[in-house]
Amino acid sequence: MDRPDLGKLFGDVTRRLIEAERPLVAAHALSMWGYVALSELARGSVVSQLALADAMSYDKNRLVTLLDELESAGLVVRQADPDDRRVRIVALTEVGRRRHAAVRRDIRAMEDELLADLDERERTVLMHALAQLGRRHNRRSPQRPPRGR
Amino acid sequence: MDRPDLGKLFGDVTRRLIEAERPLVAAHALSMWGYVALSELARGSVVSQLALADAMSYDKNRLVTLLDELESAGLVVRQADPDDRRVRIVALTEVGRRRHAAVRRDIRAMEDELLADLDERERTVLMHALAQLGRRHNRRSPQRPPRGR
DNA sequence: TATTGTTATACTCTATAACTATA
DNA sequence: TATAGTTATAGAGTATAACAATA
Repeated sequence: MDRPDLGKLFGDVTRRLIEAERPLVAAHALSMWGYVALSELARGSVVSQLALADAMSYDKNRLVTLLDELESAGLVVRQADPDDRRVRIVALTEVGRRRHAAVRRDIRAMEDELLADLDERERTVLMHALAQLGRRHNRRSPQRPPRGR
Repeated sequence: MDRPDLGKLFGDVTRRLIEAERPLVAAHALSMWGYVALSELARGSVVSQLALADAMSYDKNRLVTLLDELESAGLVVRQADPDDRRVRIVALTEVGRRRHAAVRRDIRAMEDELLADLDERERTVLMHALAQLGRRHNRRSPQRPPRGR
């Protein structure tokens, strides 16, 4: 049979999500990438800038400017790692944490509206499938450096 | 509960698909957008350049250059529409049709490997959900011009 | 007056290389 | 010699405006 390319199917949904998120993120004075950075930091596992760049699939060079902006906006702080003074540990400020939570709340509301088109079972399966397909080190796709490095 | 943003979930999968497609498309001497254009044309519903740009969510100005390349590569042809001579009807050549089919075959193989991580039921639900969420004129998202116009 | 396709231009985003300071 | 972070530069990608031909 003749299904459309997965790339098109996923691309269409992703594009739609991004367009829906853009005004919400902007309303909180954040760029898209700024929100992505705050999200990664909010989940807590990230420490150094390099690890953050990797987690975001973002270029480490560009991350410098992005963090400059977030820092001067008082949303994150960079502190030297005492164990290795080359490393800069990035952390959310309290303001940053609240800002992220506020944006996320708005985004979640938008997503819930979108997902209302699916029934409960579909939502569950979708979430599982997404997590599965997005996994990096799948047995079928040997370590490939995520673009933007 | 605390699921990651849909934007991240979908974005991760989409990015992964694109990176997997890139070398396949390049192996057939096509750009990503070139393949997208051929795909839309292959599905047959598109006629004018403007309709093609819309179907691809691509800028009509940039489409000119893209079609120039595809045309000089002998993959598409532009003919004036006799009913409205402002309109240029875009069509695949036989070479273009075969080129698209060849690339699509490779992409399909890659996708099948990827989807092997899911069971049959999950695949079915996923496809349905993707089609549903990607639909443009959902009752909840009033006509918004897709970016790139 | 509006629309299709085109061209020209400015701008933003991204990739590459090279530098510094530490290790 | 290698790595984390930084800076500088060049290139690709994208958006905007304006134009000619046709309606």
